[in-house]
Amino acid sequence: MNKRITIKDLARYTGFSITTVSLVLNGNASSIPDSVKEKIIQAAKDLNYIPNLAARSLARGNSHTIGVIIPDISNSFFAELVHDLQIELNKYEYDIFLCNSDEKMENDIKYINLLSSRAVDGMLLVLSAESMQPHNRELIRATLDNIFVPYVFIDRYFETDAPQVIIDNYQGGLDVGSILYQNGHHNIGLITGPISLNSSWNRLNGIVDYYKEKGIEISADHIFTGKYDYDTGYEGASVLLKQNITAIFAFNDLQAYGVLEYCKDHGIRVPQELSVIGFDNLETSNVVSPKLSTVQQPIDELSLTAASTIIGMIEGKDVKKEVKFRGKIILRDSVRSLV
Amino acid sequence: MNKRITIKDLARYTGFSITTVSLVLNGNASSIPDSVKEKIIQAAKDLNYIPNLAARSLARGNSHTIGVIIPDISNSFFAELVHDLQIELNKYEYDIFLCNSDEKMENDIKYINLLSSRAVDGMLLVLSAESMQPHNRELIRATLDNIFVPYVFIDRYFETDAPQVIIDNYQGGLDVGSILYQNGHHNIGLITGPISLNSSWNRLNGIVDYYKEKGIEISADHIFTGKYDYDTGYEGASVLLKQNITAIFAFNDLQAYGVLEYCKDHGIRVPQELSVIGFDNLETSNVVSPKLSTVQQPIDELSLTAASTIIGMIEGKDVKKEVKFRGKIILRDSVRSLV
DNA sequence: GTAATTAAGTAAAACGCTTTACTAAATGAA
DNA sequence: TTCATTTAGTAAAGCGTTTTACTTAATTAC
Repeated sequence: MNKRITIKDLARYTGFSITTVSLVLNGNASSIPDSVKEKIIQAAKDLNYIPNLAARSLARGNSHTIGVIIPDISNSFFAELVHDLQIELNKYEYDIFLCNSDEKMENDIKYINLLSSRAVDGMLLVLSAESMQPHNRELIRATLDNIFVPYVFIDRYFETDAPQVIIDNYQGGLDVGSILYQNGHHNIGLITGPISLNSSWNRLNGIVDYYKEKGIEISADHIFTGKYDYDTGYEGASVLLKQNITAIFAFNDLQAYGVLEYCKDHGIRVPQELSVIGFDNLETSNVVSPKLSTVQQPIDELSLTAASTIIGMIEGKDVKKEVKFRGKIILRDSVRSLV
Repeated sequence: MNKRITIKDLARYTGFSITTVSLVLNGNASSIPDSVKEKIIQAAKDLNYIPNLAARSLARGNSHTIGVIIPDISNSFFAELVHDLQIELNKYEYDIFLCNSDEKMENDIKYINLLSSRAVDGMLLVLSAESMQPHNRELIRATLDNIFVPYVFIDRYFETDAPQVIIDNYQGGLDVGSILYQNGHHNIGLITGPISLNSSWNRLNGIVDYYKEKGIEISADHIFTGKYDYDTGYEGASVLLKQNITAIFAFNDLQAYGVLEYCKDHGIRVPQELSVIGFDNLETSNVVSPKLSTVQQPIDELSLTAASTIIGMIEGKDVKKEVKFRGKIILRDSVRSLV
């Protein structure tokens, strides 16, 4: 079986030194005549030379790789995010090393260290809900303090000195409030995500504040704390529908699907008897029945900004400490007007 | 700013040699007394030592990393697959380097080389439809011939000497045929995926053969060639519904969603006027309306087998050249019986 | 008491690449 | 002709780790 071709083989084959070969292949060969360059480049092609990136990384002290930690790749919001991030980072000639924490703090820590071990040049972080709980934050911060690599938080806010590229969730809460209120829904139920997540907390405050300003207090028994997944959506519906409400705001689409399902199972017609609005605008939200009204997160803008921010940091530029995007309300069929 | 701690720092700090430190940290320190071991391990903790994996990879000639190439991470089938693969490979202490080809052959080639460059210990491949087209196969094979790393194909068959871990798509076609036929659907339409994909080709042959055996020829104008995406599902429905059919078999769920959408837009009731069956059993197929009947691919078994196969190859064991799994028919509400 | 064995630890090469500082020859300037 | 400059290239150190072969000191065997 053949072995892999190294720069040494190329040197031997062409008769030039290792230095010359390296210089030519990296394009820094100002003092090497074209005839030599051509020979070396041709040889590299002929022998199918593929550089060893570990060696390069060791020699150069960088890896042209960005580590990305997300909570759950099977959640299509994150899948989409990763997809877009890859496209953006590729433009800067960076690759992604992807890690999936499965919403476990233990994995967040493991992967932060792993990425550091792999000498990634930067990290993009969407930490697990667990990691964001007040009593865990210090541990995460300590872990981060030990890695000498720049990082940026995306989508989920985590208080540190590092930059944050996020959605303005408070505004999102206000916006949903405005839609629901103006359609005459004065008694509403909320299915939040984990309250340790800034996104959840801010959406909650947004909508509560909106109603408060209209003179309506949303009481605690109209609020169900979910986990941003299908099952807690279903469960939330079962709990909230014991109250006298005309609409449910699920803090993400997955939970909204759970609500729709509960309604189907119990003969409650949406939107005739209950209006439902979600958050995220997953691709399939256009296909569920009824089509789900929701808030679209500008994943493309998030990705674009996150990519340019981390690259900026790597290149030693000054970057914005916080960039917020406003979600866009998408009205479909799951909310009806009572007025 | 602090620099990263290396094994050298640890040696200086503890007063032992680099060799000793390395030996202790790797657990091969048979001749080192426990007192020394403890000191070194404590020092590593105190100084927060994180090994440089590029250096290790260079020295050891491996990376404990498996490269995974998939066509589209935003397709939830692949997202799920990646998720499960990660869990399985972690059990063997391997990490994943994930690449997303976006269904482009150009990217398949680029990433195969990139992964080789990164000295992954093995690759798991789901190549793009483009790469599988007859006139492109040689190019892919040539690329693969140049990397000295074992690889395994998952989910999409590609003819080489390498092992394949796939779904028995022919059987899947037969199974769907049997369901549809036995429910009295004698005039059916098919929305396939790209015919260059073995999955598509075999599902097609399976169902065609089933009907043929029952004495029914599925004619060409009852077959629409899609691209395994939502849009071609929608388009396929618009074309096929000009024929006199009572059921559509969409070769994946995404396309089935497109069909459902078309029906909604045109007032065609499913399943009363048209039965629809998909393939994949995406998580959301339980939420669309009506709930979609489909064929579940055993992603967990695929992942398990793919992981053990590639690890087996890395360890120099003999592995099975082909493992096929049978999909499981999931009957929900989108198919009705005419008998 | 001496040779053989074991314990405790280390020096140094190697992995493949980059990069700095250098040399030697050729060319140009005066 | 002589010195300065440019051209064409190379030697060698270094990146952080692993690992083999080795040394020295302590212990055991007889």
